[in-house]
Amino acid sequence: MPTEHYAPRLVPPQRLWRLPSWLVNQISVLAYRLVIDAFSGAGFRRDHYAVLSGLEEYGPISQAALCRRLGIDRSDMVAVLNLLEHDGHALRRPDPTDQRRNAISITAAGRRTLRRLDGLVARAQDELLGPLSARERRHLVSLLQRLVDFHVGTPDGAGDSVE
Amino acid sequence: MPTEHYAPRLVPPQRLWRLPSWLVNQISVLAYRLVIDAFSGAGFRRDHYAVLSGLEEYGPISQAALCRRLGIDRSDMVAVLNLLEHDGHALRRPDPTDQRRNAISITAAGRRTLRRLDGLVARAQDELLGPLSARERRHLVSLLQRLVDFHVGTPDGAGDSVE
DNA sequence: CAAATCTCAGCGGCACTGAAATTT
DNA sequence: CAAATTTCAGTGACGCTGAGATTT
Repeated sequence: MPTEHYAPRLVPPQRLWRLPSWLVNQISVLAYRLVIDAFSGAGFRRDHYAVLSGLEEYGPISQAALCRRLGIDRSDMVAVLNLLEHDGHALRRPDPTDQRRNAISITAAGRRTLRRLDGLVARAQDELLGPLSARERRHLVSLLQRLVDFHVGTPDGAGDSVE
Repeated sequence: MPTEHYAPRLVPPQRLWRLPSWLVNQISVLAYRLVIDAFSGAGFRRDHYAVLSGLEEYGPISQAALCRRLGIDRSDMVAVLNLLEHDGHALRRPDPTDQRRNAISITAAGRRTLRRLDGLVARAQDELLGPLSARERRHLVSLLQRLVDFHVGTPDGAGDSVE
């Protein structure tokens, strides 16, 4: 027999409520759910979108270079590209200038898919940022960018023809 | 034969760089690494810290209520409490007023551990927020809190003696 | 009976490690 | 030879689902 019939407003512990890492993780899970839901109908995942984005922007590029730019592990990249290649969204060819590398490129079908996913992503962002004004959204994005920029830093110099 | 010997500044794709959900996820991973590293030496995980925080703040409480406040799944909570109970950091007793529930409470050892973890967490936050001023940190936290608050909303009324 | 609670088994996405094979 | 690239096998934390047993 509940003693509270009115919405009790479930408050998280003060310790966590003040904790940037906890807050960021909560939002990350929320964003994860929104984007996953948006993509699931189309049969894609977040890494697929990230990789297609990278391929369109950078043109032919090696897997390792893509990994560095996207912050995706080399091992996961293999699996993602297997799928994208199998579905005809990406192309994997040996790099003529360096036999160790693959030259990955996006296909026309990949570009079409990317555009479709763009719309789904945009709607998810809007849901995520719900209560924030346009100005606050810009501010938030800018703060997050500074943090990412600071931490990613300059991991390594590794540039080449397919870089 | 690399053509760039100077730090190339690895830029993520514009699409992702402007995307709040992507940025948040990147920071979340950074925070994850920092906190995991901080805790690993002590043999704890993030949920352990969250649960101990909740137990100290709310006193004896049921598992389901704790789950609601912390945003942890009921299934994971079982496993975490098994560990905490085994290590003497938490106590699991049947709730006399409702036989379905467990009344979970923190022990003296749990409080000591919590204090120790507080210090580790604080250092990790500082590393995470590195480049931001105190004012910017407050602003960021406030924006994140608004988002969490908005999305968690008021999931359910479920209050009782152990709530 | 419906609803809530606790527990267990299991799944899928995700970040990551280690090692092998090849090439530079 | 050291270093980089691709690939594969496997690990662990994490968020979540479904179902069963019990109690309200």
